[in-house]
Amino acid sequence: MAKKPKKTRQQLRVSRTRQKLLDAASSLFAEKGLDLTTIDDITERADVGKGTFYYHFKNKEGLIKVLINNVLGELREAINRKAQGITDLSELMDTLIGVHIEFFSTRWEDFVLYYQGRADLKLKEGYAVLEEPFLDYLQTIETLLNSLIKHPLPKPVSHRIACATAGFVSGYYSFAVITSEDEDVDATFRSLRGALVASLTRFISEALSQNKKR
Amino acid sequence: MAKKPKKTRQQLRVSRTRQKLLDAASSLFAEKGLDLTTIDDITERADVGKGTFYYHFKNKEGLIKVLINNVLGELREAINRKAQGITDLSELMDTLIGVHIEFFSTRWEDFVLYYQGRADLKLKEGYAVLEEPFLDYLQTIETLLNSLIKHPLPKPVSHRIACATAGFVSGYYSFAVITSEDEDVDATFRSLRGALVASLTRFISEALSQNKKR
DNA sequence: AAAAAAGTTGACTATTTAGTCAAAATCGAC
DNA sequence: GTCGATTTTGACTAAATAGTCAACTTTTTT
Repeated sequence: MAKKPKKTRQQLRVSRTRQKLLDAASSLFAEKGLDLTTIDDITERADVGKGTFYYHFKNKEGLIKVLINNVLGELREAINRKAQGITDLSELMDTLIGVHIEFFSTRWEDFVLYYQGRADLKLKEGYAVLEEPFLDYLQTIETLLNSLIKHPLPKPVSHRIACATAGFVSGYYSFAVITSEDEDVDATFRSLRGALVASLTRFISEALSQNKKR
Repeated sequence: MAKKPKKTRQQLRVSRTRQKLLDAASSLFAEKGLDLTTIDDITERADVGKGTFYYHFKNKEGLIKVLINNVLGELREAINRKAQGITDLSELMDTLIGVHIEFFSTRWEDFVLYYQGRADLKLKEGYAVLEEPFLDYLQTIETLLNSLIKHPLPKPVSHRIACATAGFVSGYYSFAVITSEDEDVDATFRSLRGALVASLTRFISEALSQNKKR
């Protein structure tokens, strides 16, 4: 399952260079945002020549695609791993929220990407490349949800619940982060978490009963 | 209370030009984001000469400051107006959420500004000009909250509740918008609203009882 | 160890952009 | 109408940026 380590010395050098570029870009995005970060910024911080960037990526959007796929891929993996075997709706909601918090709590740069990606998604002229991985990510949540429900929810409903879950988490988390200097954001969130789970569960139950009636 | 209408023809022309610039910028921001919108874009859409922009505003950040102050000023006003005379905590929460939804439901461009502003706020090199109005806006919510509580909440707690309220709304709203083409976003939100209000109220009650114990 | 292949470099070009400014247009006062 | 003040204009400059490419370095192959 794990990736094979690169064999030759050259392949090792290549992946090191590539990773330097990805890391540099990631930290710059967290500082200046996706749009204001230039290729020169990235190559300078990565300490490589400018041409090297274009050897590894087609352009900035190409690099962003790799980053966002990495982040959301790992997030989906974490979600699926932690949610395995869960049969209770409340428990699933709690797990989903927990995974998000846990995942992003040690990965500030990735959260910026996640958040900014979502912001860009709503623009007419955004990075087209961001849309697909985000929809896949939402689909992961929807699939989990439907897996433990007898009468499957109509697509729009499960979609909305996935949105609400993700929006919930990122909305609060982003706001909490900017407004509190001290480190007890997680502690605060924990006490809100129970309430969140109850809300989402109730929302789904309502959707379910409405679904049965029809 | 309302602004006096401009008297002379010249003053009228000036404010018309200024408004054309603000409108053009606002619509462009909603399409391309704050960063990727150029001064040339703005003056072209506003159909004025480039120099005119610099006659009215110091630079792009100056214009953004005006826009964000207008939006958040109106939002604060709406919040204060609708929340006047409310004495019940649940009712206040419901009203707060309602005001946000109502306010942004007809003002997509303003929501983009609100959302993107928040995104920018988290960057090291963001628009400094956005921070103050956002903190004022949060303060409005905090003040309302404290006004109907006997033992005032500790500042960090009320701050967090304000964050949770705003984050809640904008997080879900933004996600809902990008993922549902049909127009029943509001309808969906209405059914979630009761659950949200209950969560927030419960969260505050818990904070209150913990506050009393100390 | 020589040749070929893969990877790296930074100077260079072509575009784009922010901001300036002298001239032109509009306006109010008389 | 005319004069002075205010507002508007768009060509212009200086700086920044994306993307290219021929030369160079490192690695692999023979």
